[in-house]
Amino acid sequence: MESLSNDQLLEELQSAEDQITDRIADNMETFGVSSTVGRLLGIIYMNRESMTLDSLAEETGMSKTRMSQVMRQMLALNIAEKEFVKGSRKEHYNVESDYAQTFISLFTTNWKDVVSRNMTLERRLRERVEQMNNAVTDATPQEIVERIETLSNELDAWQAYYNWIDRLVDFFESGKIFDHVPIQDSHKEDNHHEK
Amino acid sequence: MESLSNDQLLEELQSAEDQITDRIADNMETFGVSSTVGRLLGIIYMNRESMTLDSLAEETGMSKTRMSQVMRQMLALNIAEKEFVKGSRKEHYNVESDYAQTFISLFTTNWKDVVSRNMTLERRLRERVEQMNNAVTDATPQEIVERIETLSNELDAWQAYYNWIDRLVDFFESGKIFDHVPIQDSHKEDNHHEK
DNA sequence: TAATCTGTGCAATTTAAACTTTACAAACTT
DNA sequence: AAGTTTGTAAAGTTTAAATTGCACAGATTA
Repeated sequence: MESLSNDQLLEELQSAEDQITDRIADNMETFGVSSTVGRLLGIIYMNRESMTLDSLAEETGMSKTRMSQVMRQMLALNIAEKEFVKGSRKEHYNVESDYAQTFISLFTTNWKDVVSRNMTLERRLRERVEQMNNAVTDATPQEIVERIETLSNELDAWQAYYNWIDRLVDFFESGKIFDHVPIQDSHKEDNHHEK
Repeated sequence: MESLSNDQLLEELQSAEDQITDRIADNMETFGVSSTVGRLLGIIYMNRESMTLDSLAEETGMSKTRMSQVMRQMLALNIAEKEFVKGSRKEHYNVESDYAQTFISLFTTNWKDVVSRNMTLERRLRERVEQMNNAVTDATPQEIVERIETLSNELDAWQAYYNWIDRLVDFFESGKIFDHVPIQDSHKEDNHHEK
């Protein structure tokens, strides 16, 4: 009982594709980035061809400046790249077409950043703890000595944690994660759930 | 050459502890939550004892209402819990003291949400694709048929991805991750880097 | 019952993030 | 050289998020 005209089909297609893009944009917020980052990712991805700032601006209805800002952010996040297109003066942007790879890029980029910031702080704090320890004498109140000790232990836990994250990032980046949580081909052998 | 008085030591301690709290708050933004969530986490954690809305408000200088809002969010994220304290009418909140466990809670809570939202959308879109396919006749332009096919493939990729995330969440939640990326005791055998 | 305490719904305000407009530099074209 | 095109810096505006103040409900105590 086919009831859809060609025009209706095209509309349906467009609507379905838009919904996918919207959802990609939405999900991206879980990574702590603006939904516009996700939206551009979705648009370029669904476009299946690299896009320029102008075409993105047109597609989103946003300003070119904003497109520029967002694409820069996406480059920094390693989820987009410039692509040279012969004969065109504009810059063309493309995105990783593998969902899981995009996940990994975002995950590792974000956490690498965190790890590096924290290692720096840890180092500085260790030095300060050492100085405090040097300042301790027999006359120093027990309470203070204990707090220094506690702080020092805290730094150990701190270090263990960020070291763990560091190795976790590597676990993802190296692809080892796929050995233990493989991507399953969704060529599901048609276990259709129609009753 | 100890040059610090007890008062100075106390100041140093406070300052160091504050910096740790600040950094915890900062890092929390990587999970896409407000930094105040991180700040409260840090404060309660460093306090090493459960805290009330009033003590949190005092510590942060923020309103009690906001404390209430944030704690509710933290409960939803599974990174804090109420703790009954005999003889006190107030509600006491505590946080997980294991960094890695907190990481896992946030990671899994966030992504479970995403997965569930997406599975719903995928199901709906599959139905629509099926309807589109039913509407296709010999007269339907090739271009449309191809786009439907592409969309259908897209849904397969989509499903494979969210299924992967689902298993990934489980990999973390079940603790299997620690079998492959163990937390290393930071009792580093003193490879002191003092030259 | 009245008085106090505690947490939170709700509207209002403040602050920060997202986004736009304008302007301009660099690269390219003619 | 003068004129385009392209991307982005800087400052301004808008929108959304974070935060507060007030008020009130439910629970507790007197």
